[in-house]
Amino acid sequence: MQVSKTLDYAVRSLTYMGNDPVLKRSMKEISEHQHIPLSYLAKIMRRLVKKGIVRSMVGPDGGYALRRSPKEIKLRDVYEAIEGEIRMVDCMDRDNICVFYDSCTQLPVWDKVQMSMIKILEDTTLQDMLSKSRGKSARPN
Amino acid sequence: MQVSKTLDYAVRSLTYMGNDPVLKRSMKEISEHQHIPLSYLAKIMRRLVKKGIVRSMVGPDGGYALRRSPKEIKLRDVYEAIEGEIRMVDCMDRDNICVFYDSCTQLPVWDKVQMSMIKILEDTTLQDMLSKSRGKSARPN
DNA sequence: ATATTATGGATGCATGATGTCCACAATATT
DNA sequence: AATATTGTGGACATCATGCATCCATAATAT
Repeated sequence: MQVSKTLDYAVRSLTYMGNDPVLKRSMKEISEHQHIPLSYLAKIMRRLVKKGIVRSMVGPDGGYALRRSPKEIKLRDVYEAIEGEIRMVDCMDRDNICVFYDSCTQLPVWDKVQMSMIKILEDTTLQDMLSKSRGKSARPN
Repeated sequence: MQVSKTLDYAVRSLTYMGNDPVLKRSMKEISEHQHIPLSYLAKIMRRLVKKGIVRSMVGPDGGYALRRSPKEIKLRDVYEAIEGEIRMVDCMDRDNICVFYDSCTQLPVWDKVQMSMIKILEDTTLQDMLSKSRGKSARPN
């Protein structure tokens, strides 16, 4: 029940890019500024590209750039690009492995936790996580 | 970011006991009714005992019983007995390993998620998770 | 005395997160 | 065309942890 290092890397990379959305950033640059192992960062960027969060340019002076503006990138998108669908317990999605599914009494609770988490991640954008943005909880639109 | 099997085992064991709080239940009985590996269940019960959630009796006709009434056992207690303190990210508790701690912009978000989760687990009792209890989200006191 | 049950510790195993390496494709520059 | 740079894709290595088992021992009811 913890934020993975990988997700942290992803968010840090994106906020770094988001602070100057116009600029193109190479993996090397991101890696150095954010202290992320270069070869691992490659894997992470791949997922963000596939989900259409960033676009990539190959070749000299290549690199990455945000596909949308920071305020249009939801933290939920990033989360799901890295971790896959948000799912608190397995039995809520997969085909009913659990013998107790029908009578399970804790499911509603985890579902509640999950929905609450989704709502927060859905309401938080990259914009909210940029250095500039002051007022951490209050987001004046 | 998922509910561990172990926590699921713990909750299932407790709800099983909670359905008849008067009765004493042996590991064997719990294990069989809830499909939990006996030797693993032993480890789990140990943690619940240590946290004062259940008490144990050794010897023939021994077993476990709840220490408090179901409505006095918070899901948060159970969670913490199994998983330890609720912590979404490491840097929020340990002594500042992260280089970016001061300037970290995602911390507030995870903190928000964490608080929201804590609130739900704090407000949910074992009573809410018993078979009898109908009205999954509405808890009429 | 015996059978039953929990306790505590050591250990095994599998899975997944994290990280590395390398050959290759794309492309800007010369 | 040649070269250097950068991302891509896959295989592989490493390590931690969740899950599980086993066994010797302590407690205790009969």
